Amino acid sequence: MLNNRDPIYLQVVNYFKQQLATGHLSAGQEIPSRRELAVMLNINPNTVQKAYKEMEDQNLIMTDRNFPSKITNDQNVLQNVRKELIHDATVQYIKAMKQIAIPVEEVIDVVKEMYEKES
Amino acid sequence: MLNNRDPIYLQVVNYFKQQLATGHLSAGQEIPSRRELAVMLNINPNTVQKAYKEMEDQNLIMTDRNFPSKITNDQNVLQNVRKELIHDATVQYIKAMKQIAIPVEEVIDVVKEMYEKES
Amino acid sequence: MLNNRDPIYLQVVNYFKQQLATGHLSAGQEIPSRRELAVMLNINPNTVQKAYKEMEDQNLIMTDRNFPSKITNDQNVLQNVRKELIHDATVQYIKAMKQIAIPVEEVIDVVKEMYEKES
Amino acid sequence: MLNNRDPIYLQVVNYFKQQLATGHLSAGQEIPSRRELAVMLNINPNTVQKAYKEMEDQNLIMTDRNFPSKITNDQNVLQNVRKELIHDATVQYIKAMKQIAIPVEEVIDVVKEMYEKES
DNA sequence: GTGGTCTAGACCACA
DNA sequence: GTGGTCTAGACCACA
Repeated sequence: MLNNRDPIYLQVVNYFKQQLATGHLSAGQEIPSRRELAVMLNINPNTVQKAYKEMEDQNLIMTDRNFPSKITNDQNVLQNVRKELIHDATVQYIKAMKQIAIPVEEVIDVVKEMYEKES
Repeated sequence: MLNNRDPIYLQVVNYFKQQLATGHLSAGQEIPSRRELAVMLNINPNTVQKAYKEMEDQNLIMTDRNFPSKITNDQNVLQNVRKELIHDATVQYIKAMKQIAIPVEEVIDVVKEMYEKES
Repeated sequence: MLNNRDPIYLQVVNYFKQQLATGHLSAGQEIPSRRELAVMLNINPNTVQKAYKEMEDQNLIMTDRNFPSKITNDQNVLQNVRKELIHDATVQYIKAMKQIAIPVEEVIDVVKEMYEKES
Repeated sequence: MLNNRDPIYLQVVNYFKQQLATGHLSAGQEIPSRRELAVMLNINPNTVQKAYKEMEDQNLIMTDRNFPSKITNDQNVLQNVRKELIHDATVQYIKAMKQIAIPVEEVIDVVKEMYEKES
């Protein structure tokens, strides 16, 4: 699951966002404890802590003292996760394509073509 | 031209790749000397050197003793720059979209829609 | 270990190639950190970094985040190091001998003779 | 004749040494003037001057005021040129081979083999 | 003027 | 602790 380029804690955050966007995680659901996840992913507990802290800052999860963290119940936040992931990736992509002056038709052709190939 | 996220030297490399992909730079053309570009971009000459070294390693430029570097004459390399920029950005984009299970139709709608908005 | 003619960072690269060619270093083995080697050789850490970057570009070493670099596991690359060192040196040598028209028999006599003398 | 790696003036010096070692130039013979050679090789006259200065320092040529430079008449020097070229190249080569522990038999096999292939 | 190397030293993210 | 980036500034060979 982890690559060697991006910071691990951000990869963890992103993984949870994907789970939310796809509905594999939903409001109020418990997520693994810091220690559990650290063991599961074979990474440093501090790194998990940093990821969870980031998610708390973004109101994606909430943590009550002595309880496992849970996915937020704020539907607004949850619905925005998917939109935001799509929006950010698309903005970045289109920016790159415009910088090299690719017309929209060619972009769409490439996307269509590669969407099937790529695993 | 420069942002604060990516390493400066990579942004410089990328800038030249864009210029090649769009045809604003072409085979055999001289590029600014290390010192000149450093002044133009207000960065350290060593950073420019690092960028140029990277481009040299990728065969994008060639350097004769005591002359400013020039764009390679290898048409093969030059034609690949555009393809590579498109390919890499698209692979990354599609990967992100698939991870959150966006069907190809929705992706294309979003791309079309945002392609006009975004500056 | 270092001479005054060739760039230091290339001498470092060459040293590691020799260690690989002789089997003193092998697949997966850790090499000293940038800082350690800099202290050992009494050179600047940036110079070591430049050498390691070069080795990374040649796929001789690989680097995981926050870990010391390791010798590549790519057996193909490793086996080529020895061959390449022999080949490059021999090509250069023979070229020099041919330029002054030394017949192969004389070359071999000289090599045999000097191979024992030279330390 | 010129490569892009070594200093041009040293390549010029080396060219004359080769001509001497092979007997294509011999004692007392006139060599081209600075200006002539600069034009012939399309290089800067200062570079030729530097090369000739180097050859004078090594007593390979002698220059009388207002006359073209000539090859030295010192037979001792002339005979040493060939020996020196062979010796220096062989020392360097053997040093490289020993550093990677190639036994003399293998070295000779490689030399024999490549002596025919290489142009 | 050109490209290239090197040091000293600061600073960064990450674990 | 790890790797990586960047600046300031000196210095080199070469043309």
